[in-house]
Amino acid sequence: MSIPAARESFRKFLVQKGLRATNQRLAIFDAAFAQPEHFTAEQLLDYARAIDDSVSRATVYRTLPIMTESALLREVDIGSGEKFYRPNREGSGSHVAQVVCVDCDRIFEISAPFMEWYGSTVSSKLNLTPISQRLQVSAHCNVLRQTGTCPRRG
Amino acid sequence: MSIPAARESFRKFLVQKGLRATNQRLAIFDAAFAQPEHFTAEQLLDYARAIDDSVSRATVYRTLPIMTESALLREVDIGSGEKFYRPNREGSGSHVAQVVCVDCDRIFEISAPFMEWYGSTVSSKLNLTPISQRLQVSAHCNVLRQTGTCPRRG
DNA sequence: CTGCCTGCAAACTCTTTGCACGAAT
DNA sequence: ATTCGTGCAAAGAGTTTGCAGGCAG
Repeated sequence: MSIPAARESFRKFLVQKGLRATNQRLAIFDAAFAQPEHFTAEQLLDYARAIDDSVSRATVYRTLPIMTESALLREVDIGSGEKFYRPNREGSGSHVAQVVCVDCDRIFEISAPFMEWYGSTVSSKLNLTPISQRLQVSAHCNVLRQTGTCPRRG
Repeated sequence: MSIPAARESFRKFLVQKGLRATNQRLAIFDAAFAQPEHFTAEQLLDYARAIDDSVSRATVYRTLPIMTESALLREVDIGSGEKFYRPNREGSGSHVAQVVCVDCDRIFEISAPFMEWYGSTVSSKLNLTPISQRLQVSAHCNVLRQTGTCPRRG
């Protein structure tokens, strides 16, 4: 999905929810969709302020759940105190695992199709209906161990 | 593993690491292993104080990572602000998924053996060596939806 | 004895919230 | 005009840390 198209989706989502398409919300959206990698709320604040310097931290935190609910943004919690986010340019993204390299702190994503099947196992064993699934892998960098330097670290 | 045996394992772990087996650490350990369910750091503080009222919050927070490292305790992060812990009475516990019911806030655990196999996929695709894997499922209670009451909620 | 461990309380990080002003519809 | 959204700053939750004194080895 192109950025202007995604932006239009977001605007429609806001209207449909009875919310207003303010400059700040759109600036935050644009900032989020300009990111190639995962980012934190604080980073998003910086990026958004570069577009519209009236954006405040509070509005970023108030807009993040809206974007997440619209499914245009995905929340990635790696259990590190702060949450990460990334634009969801493809489809649902619900069958993706996060792989966190503890050496370079980078977050990779890799498909994990069996997670879909796993949901039915949960349903039948516990009588629960799955809403979302998160598979998260912590890992060491092989290159770092072999050569002493992580290629992704400075 | 019986509680006294687990306690002895913990004591040995401390000695081996050059750490001291203080009354507080052992009280915290005993409190943790007396729990049938997941618990938070704050709850553990209460439980430990019932055993030894000199235990402080700081020591609980300082002891939790030690117990986690010893693999006698497992950390369960469901992305809710606070972390949960549970005694690891069985084996490694690395191939277990957490299922969190958003209706009753209960945490279930269910085996997910394919996670072991998944590690090798990660290795080959990203050149990373997996350290740990966590699969977490959020779910709704079917009984609540059908009958209007969650059997596990008051 | 020696130095790790402890309790206390303050600090810290990330996130949320109350309030009065401002802007979208 | 109305009403929702905003920035600011303070509050909040959970966790970490500096320090002076205490206890295990």
